[in-house]
Amino acid sequence: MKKFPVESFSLERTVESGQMFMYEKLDSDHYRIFSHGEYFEVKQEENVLKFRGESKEFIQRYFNLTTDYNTYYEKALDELSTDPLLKKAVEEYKGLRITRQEVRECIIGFICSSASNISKIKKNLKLISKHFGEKEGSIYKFPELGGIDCQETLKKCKTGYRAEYIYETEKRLTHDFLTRLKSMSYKKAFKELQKLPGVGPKVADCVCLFALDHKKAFPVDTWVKRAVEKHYFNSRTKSLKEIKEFAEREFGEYAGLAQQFLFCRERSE
DNA sequence: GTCCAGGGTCGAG
DNA sequence: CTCGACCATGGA
Repeated sequence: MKKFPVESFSLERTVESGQMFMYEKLDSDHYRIFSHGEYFEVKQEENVLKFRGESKEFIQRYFNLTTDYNTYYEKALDELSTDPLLKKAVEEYKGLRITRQEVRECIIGFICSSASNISKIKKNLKLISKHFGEKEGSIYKFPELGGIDCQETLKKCKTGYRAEYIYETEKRLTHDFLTRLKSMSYKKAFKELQKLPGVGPKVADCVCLFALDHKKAFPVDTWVKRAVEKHYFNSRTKSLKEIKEFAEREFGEYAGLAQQFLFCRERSE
């Protein structure tokens, strides 16, 4: 395996943080990750990341390990640590990064995520790859654009009521639409994504954060909602709008990262 | 059996 | 705009 040095990065914390679903654990700190219809292997040994199957540049981009992002990350952790709760979360999950996933795969993954759980989402995506994807040895790759073309087969992937959403969304995901999406501002992309069936504010924010590099995106799921209400609003119920406004105020351009730390911490309680 | 999980849609008020 | 019923599935 080839290798390169990494700083302030934990492969395990990042992969298993609930932001990505297409991976297999091969060993401790050793994963096979599916992205862009392909797959690669990564293994962390302290401050060294070993890899094979994709280029160093690809992997640095996927895990946001570029020098520019390293600077942003260190600064973000400093800033966020002025908040007592985030300070604890950062200490507990240091090295947790925001990934940069392929847009379509991210959309479909998070459509599967509605009212589900991580192990089931992983299972859904694995089944989708098995039924629609290309086989390479014993490994099934994620289907290419337009490849998910049968609603009945989607139900065999245990996606339930989400089968129709995935099927209809896939039809609208053209190469042109995906390209335009990448050039939009956060607000525009957030709105545009919600026109897709099965995509509401939470899924749209996940795609903005985990695929489109919009650092201000603040996905609010049951865990994050619970965490924010408990720690910042004395356990009083708040609307989605109020929670997002709070995040913008409190965390600003680091909101996305803050959200991921909050999510992981709350879920481990 | 009941409740909940990285929610969204639809209709009613 | 906010609220609740409903959606399919699996694990606790």
